[in-house]
Amino acid sequence: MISSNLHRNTRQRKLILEELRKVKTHPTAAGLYAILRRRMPKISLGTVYRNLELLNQRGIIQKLDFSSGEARYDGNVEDHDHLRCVYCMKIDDVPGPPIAIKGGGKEDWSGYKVLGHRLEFFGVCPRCRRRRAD
Amino acid sequence: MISSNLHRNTRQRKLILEELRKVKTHPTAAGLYAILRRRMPKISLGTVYRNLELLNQRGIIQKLDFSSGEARYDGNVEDHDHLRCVYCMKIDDVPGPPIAIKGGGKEDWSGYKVLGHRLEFFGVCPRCRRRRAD
DNA sequence: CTGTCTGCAAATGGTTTGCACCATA
DNA sequence: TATGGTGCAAACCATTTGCAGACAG
Repeated sequence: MISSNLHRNTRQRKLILEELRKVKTHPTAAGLYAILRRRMPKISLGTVYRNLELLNQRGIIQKLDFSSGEARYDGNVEDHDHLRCVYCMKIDDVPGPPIAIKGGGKEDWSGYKVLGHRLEFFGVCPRCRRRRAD
Repeated sequence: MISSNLHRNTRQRKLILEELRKVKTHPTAAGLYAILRRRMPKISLGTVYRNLELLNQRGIIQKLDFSSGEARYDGNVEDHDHLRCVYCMKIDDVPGPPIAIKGGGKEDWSGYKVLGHRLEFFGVCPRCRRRRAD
């Protein structure tokens, strides 16, 4: 469902949100584009980027842009942490509730007004562990 | 000091490490390049990138590549957290010891072998707070 | 000497943008 | 029917890379 504060509810925008919510793979813009073209062959990559950006700014989806390379997008906006495989770059959700970071009771932030944090775990996914027999 | 496991100790490499350790601003590659050119006008940006990558891989410096945009580099490899200003993109160190993330006693990592994590705080720096009078 | 490194410039690749047409509200 | 959105392609910009000559060990 798209909230009413979106100016227009285009076919493209609805489809982008629908497909992003359907997958659990935290796709890149290009990856989602490939999926979308199966149902709407003429959709453009520019439109995908424009809508992902807009949906992200409205808090309807989540852009995962830590670490370099391609940004990834998550249709699940609930607070949860991510695990990235350092070999295949796959991103999975950390199961269970998010790790609480309350600043550890820290008072001194050098005058910053702290708005939030980003936490990402990295490691080796099951598939890459098996393949590398480590 | 450059450790001996570096294949060659070029003037460029020594200068890059020296200047990066001198500044406390977590510069981008282009920012560091501008500083370096004051002392070595013919140094190339490609050389800066190549050396920053090499020094990072050997753990001699730290590449801060969370969040999109330009990567930033830190000559201080001690474990410490960072604070990013969402307005001016400046990065500062979080004063004091790093926030401990032990996984919160979590056992279930979906089969991942967890190697580490990255934690970044974001907020508004003193200068931007003043300028925006928030 | 010799194999690594440099400067230069061109290539790369993800993302953004200008524009004319389209379609939603 | 007014405007925001779309498709297309070109532009952008941080980073990488190929190459011929330079230089550290």
